[in-house]
Amino acid sequence: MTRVLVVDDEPQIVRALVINLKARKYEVDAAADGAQALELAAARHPDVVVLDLGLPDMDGVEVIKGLRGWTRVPILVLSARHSSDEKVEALDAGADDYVTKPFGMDELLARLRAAVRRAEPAAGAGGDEVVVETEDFTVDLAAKKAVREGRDVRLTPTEWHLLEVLVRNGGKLVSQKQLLQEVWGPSYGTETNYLRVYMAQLRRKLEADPSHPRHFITEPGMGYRFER
Amino acid sequence: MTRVLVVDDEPQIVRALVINLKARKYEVDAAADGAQALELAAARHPDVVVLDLGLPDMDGVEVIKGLRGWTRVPILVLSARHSSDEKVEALDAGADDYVTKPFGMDELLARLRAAVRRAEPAAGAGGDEVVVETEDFTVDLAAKKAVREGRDVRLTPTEWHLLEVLVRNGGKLVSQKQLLQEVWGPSYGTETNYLRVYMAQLRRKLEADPSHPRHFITEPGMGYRFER
DNA sequence: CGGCGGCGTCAAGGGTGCGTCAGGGATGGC
DNA sequence: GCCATCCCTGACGCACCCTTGACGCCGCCG
Repeated sequence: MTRVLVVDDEPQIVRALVINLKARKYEVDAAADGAQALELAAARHPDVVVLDLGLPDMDGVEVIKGLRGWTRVPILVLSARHSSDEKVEALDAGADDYVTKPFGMDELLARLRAAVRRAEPAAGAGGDEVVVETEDFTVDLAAKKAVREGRDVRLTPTEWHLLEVLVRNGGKLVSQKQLLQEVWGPSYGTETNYLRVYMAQLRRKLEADPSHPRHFITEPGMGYRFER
Repeated sequence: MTRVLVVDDEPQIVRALVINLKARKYEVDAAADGAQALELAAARHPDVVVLDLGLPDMDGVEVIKGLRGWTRVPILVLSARHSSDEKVEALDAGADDYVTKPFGMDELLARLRAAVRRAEPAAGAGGDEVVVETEDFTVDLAAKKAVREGRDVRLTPTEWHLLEVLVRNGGKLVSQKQLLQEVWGPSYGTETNYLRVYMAQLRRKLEADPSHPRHFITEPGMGYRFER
């Protein structure tokens, strides 16, 4: 689900945005001033920020610069100012789009979709290693592809999900409960037999010698660990 | 140097843009209609496109769709229409920004800088392959043409759109939801029966043996993948 | 030495997703 | 106004995936 951070000090505008966004299945956080905005952005890692420039505690452009110091998240600026200079300043500070109030909700939502859409590929490349290689096989998380001895390995959705969690936590121990909850959902946690079955599948499809696994390692009583 | 493609049928607007852009050390191509725009885009690979929606030969939205079939180049739309519907349509078709005439040159240039800036990292990837060949058929994304055994293959608009998304993500798995949203619109996501029908069409028209597809591969429960 | 818990393996069942086909409705061109 | 084309929809059969249970093995502890 796409997460939006709404920053505005006027409650009625925030309310209107929140209602419209939630109705369209966005997850929404809201901040009323710049400090809160920067804090929430750091804590929640939104996929897009809607930012009013007229904030009580600090200049909106400073908020943009604060965000741009560490993230490329799309920033959509709202402002009552029509002045060209303000727009140029905000855009050059790192904003992605600039909408003047009063704005049409349809247009705003369309601009929001556009901003999220073009940020999509960058999200996958966001510093993470997408391709993981071991001596025996290769996993491409972006393409959802596993290759062993030059041939593609077919994995079922559940197998993929499990493999993904393990690989993303590469080297670290992942507890059984955590695996169950991430793959099967939050209401699971004790069905360790699922793990046994699917770990066996993964080993059979990827390990060179499934009975003596080198990459999918069992930590008895605790969980599993992926080692390259 | 940044290369800009300007598309507008009004000579004085083109002239104003060209002068301003060249003064700021952009390299500029200009097109007066949609057909010429698509042609120049394919030939010159601009870093950003400035597109007037009111063209003499075709609807501006069609130009956007034509470009989006094979490239993610930023598209900045110019238009005299202030209607919200027009903006939404253009943005959802794949435009990155929408500026209404009359526009301030400073603002336009700032929006252009913003569009170019955020496209920068993706430019290095250079995934702009326009013609894709397989053992069994050839797809030319720019010319919107598919050839199999020396003959042109007729594809319906929806079939094309689906093929485009798959080919553009060549080798990568594309989830069912992503396919549905890109081809049928943002409000779709669960109608997997559409996909089944149209994937069957594509396979029937392009695969050598439609019942044993080699290029349009199903990943059960997850999505589809194009392999050359 | 015997019991016990955790793990790996295997096989079978029920359910779900996928491919296929055909028909109705909408749309656009002549 | 007619006709062709394209999109959507439903039904059906099949293959595959998830789940579940049983069984044997190993290490640990009493």
